[in-house]
Amino acid sequence: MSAQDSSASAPTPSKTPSMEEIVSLCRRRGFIFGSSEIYGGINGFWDYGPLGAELKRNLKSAWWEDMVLRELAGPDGTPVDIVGVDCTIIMNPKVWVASGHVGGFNDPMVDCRESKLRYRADHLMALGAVEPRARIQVFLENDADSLARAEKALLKYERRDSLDAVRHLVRPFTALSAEERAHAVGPDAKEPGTLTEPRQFNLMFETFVGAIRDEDSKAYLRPETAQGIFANFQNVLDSTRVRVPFGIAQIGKAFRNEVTPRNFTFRSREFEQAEIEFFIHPSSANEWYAFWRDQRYKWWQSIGLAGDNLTLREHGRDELAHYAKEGAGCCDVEYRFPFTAPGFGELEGVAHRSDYDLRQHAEHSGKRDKMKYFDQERSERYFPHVIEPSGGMDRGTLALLCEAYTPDATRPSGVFMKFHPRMAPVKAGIFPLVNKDGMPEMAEKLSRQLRTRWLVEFDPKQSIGKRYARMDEAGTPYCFTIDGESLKDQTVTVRHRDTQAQERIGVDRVEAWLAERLGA
RNA sequence: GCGGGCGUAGCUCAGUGGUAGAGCGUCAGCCUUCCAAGCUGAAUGUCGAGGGUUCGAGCCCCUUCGCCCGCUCCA
Repeated sequence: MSAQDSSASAPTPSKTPSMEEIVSLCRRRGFIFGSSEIYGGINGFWDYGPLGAELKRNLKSAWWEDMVLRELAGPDGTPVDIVGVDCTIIMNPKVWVASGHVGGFNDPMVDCRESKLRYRADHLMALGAVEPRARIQVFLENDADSLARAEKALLKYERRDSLDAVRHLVRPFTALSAEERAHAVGPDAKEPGTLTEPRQFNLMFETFVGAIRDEDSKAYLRPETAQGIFANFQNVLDSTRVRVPFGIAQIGKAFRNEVTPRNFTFRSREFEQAEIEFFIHPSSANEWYAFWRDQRYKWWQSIGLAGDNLTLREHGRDELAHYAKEGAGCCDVEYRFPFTAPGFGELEGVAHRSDYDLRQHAEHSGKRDKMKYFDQERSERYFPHVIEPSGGMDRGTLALLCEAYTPDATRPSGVFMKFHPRMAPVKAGIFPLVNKDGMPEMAEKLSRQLRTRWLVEFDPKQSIGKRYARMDEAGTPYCFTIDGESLKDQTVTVRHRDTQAQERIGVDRVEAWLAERLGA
């Protein structure tokens, strides 16, 4: 790449962009619209416009190319084997029983009428005697302060010497009867009986398969793409020549009936995941976990999230999912969005899922040990463990938009979108400097040539400055302009988005010049 | 669900009871041999919806819908 492409030479942003400005540009330029807007919209659903659709497509294509198609060197240098699948959104509902989503992917919530706070019912513990009308203090699990407050409060209602006896009378809040709840005092309340009964918030969307709408026909929209991969584990083994260690990749929509969608497309109810389930021998979990953690972090950097706004965070033991408690670990690749700053929001999780899912499906499907993998080299039959890098493509797209948004008071548009060239929706603008004297004809010819490979924009109208400004807001990295000289010597000027600098190259070199910079 | 905020042009917003506006964008024409996003002109609104008060409502009242923020959840 030439010096003009270097981000180091770009002007310093004049201020920190707000999310409102980014949302506004997304709408104005056609990156992202609210879904069903003409009917007032629908909370938690978003549409991609012409530029947004290209941006997201570039992100997904890059992922598929880099993970599935291109050679990737594993921890020991040998190529990593990954194949793709594309599974349905609606599956046999038993899948979600096996995965634990029907039983566990819903969180009963408890509201406190006094403190106005909301708690997850399964995070609340009750302290107090199992006696009718006994005072019960509710506290937060694994929270020493909350427990201490509960004990102190309970002392006022119990004889001092009985606290020791009461102390181990700790029960989950969900075990309390309605009558007991009436005597329970919330973690941040003073009056008893202000906690509501636990209410279910099932995060899975339900639907009905077939014309009859009854319990037997109930099905779910998948809350994660992973289960389609696990359910096809044997099919892939039987129909391809992959052997452990190998991965199965999938990009697809997933649905979660979030309690509160928030922050633009960050928490949407319908979203797209790019997941790899990478199957390994249990003894190599640490090595592969570290490999994928580092690999995925580097990948996000490679598509333009290279600065301080990207970080890698290892999870603490206490925040691990049920299936990952005993594993090699779990971490998130996180991005500092304007709405999370100075904190970060998750783009991708890399988790050691152990053999949890395969075991669950072996059990629930009745396939049992037949689902085990036979390892020729080891002469061993086992359930492979899984390392799962699972990224959000909508979140990734949003991160690309936030990272690209660069205010620049010195240029007419006032802002430009500094996308990595590989991600940029429009790769090049092709302009006749003036819309006459043979220039439009030459520009159009060049445009036709480039269009066979990339999305480029031919624009002969209005002043050249206006056209550059428009391309700045679309994030188009290069503009080729045909001027009077072009007709004489067959050269064109290249205008670089990030620096506004220009250089001159032969028109016959443009395609190769672009290919080199777009990595394609 | 609870609490708070907000709904006026594609975007950002002004308009506190008396004929719906501005800037930007979009489009057309002009100009233009590299930042001219300059010049001229044009299109664009059931003022979220319904009801009420009033001679008169974008503005006041009620209802409703939607969006945003917080609690909770999460790729």
